[in-house]
Amino acid sequence: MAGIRERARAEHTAEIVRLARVQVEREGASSLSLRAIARELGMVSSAIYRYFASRDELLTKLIIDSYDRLGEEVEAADAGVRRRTDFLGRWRAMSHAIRQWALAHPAEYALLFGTPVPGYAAPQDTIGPASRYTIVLIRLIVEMEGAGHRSADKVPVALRRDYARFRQRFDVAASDAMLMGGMAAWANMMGAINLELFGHLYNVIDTPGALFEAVVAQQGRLLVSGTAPPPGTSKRA
Amino acid sequence: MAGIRERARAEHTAEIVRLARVQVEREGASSLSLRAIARELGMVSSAIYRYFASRDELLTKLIIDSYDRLGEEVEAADAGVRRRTDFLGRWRAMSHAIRQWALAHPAEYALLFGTPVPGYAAPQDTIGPASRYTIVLIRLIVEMEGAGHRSADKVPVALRRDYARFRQRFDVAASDAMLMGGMAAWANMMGAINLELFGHLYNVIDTPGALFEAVVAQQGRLLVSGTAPPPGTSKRA
DNA sequence: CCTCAAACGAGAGCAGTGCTCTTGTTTTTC
DNA sequence: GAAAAACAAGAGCACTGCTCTCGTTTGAGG
Repeated sequence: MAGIRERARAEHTAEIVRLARVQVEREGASSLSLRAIARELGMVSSAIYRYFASRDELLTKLIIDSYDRLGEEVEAADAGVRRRTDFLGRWRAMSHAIRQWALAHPAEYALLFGTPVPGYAAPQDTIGPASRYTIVLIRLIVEMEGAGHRSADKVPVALRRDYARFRQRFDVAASDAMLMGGMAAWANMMGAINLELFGHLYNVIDTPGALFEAVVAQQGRLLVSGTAPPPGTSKRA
Repeated sequence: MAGIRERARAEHTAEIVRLARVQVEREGASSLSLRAIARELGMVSSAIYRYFASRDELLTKLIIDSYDRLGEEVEAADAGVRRRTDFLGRWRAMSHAIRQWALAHPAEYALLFGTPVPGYAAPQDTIGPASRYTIVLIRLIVEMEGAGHRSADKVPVALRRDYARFRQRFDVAASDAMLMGGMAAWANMMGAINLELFGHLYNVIDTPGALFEAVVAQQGRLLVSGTAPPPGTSKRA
């Protein structure tokens, strides 16, 4: 009952995670130190291992949380667009939500989308949260096509199998062409954010926000560039 | 003369760099260990500091070398296209050269385009090599426009200053629209590679090469989508 | 209520890291 | 040939992740 110990455990765990995130945000994931956390907590370093089996496990927890927060942001951004048929508006809102979150939490963004440490295989528990923000994007793509929009992207034959599996896994009925357009848009947007966040626009583009906006607009246009015969939709590129 | 010592120094330096690269390629930059290098070299760890003032300095050297190798690959790929007016072919060749190099040297790619450690400002000596591969891309853009091609990309006003400075710095006369298209193409291509290399397509896209090809083709088309009347060059949208 | 096992925190310790400083030797320079 | 610079070795400092042991605290079952 109540569980004096249970409560203490929950609190300590939360506190460790909180301090870890602060540390990551401040000095980067590479210099996250369990000992430093223990010190700040007034614990001895070995005590931390009662809560996390290893540094990697703590990092995994941080990754999961970050994916969740990002997903939340993107969902909120999408939900914030009143006219649900304003697909370009929704696309812009989501994209900017991702970028804004990245700018606000660069180290967490790097944790998710930066260098993976060789050999580190993302545990199963990360893939759920990891797909959360993408699901919002997928839903948009599907609704766009449902409304008659269609990407004009050409689909390489080699990708048909991937897209077929994709439809099955996410239980959506988007055409290959639309999925193609979505992947391209996704890659392009993430690419722009990466370049900015990882410093490759430094001293080249002073207004990365404008570049991002242009890139997002370009992909948005492409997503609705195909023949858009309103209601009845069929498959096929 | 000849410099017994000078020679030894050059050899030792080269050997350190070589071992460092092997280590980075094998276990990732984060676990690059000066002591391990010293051990393999039969030296004591402090001796390494005669050659590199710090671990960071050694890493910087690796970064510079990697940028140089990447630049070399891209230059060779471009030069390998016989018909110099086959702009789309050249674009494809360069893009694939970058991806192939990344796939062949994932850890080095991560070193260049992955998470930067917070606070680490790239030293001046890196910016030269870092721009080497981009210069090939820029040259292509300029030649394309010279041949009458033009990107249809819209240019946000905020970017005009950046592009003006860009023209000055690289001494090129490309239009804003064309630079815009080039930036978008660059971001898109790098984004696709990042997603693939950093594991975000895992279990989603089994044939990332095909996705990459599609993305590159899309951007290639956009680069020549504007009014393209002048001389003998054809090419459809 | 009382016992016993599980959970816990402290502490010591191991193996590893980057980096500094001193000491004696070797090479280069004047 | 002497002074100066370059060098390798070694000891040492402060830090890391992680393990193991040893008392203490807590909670659950008899």
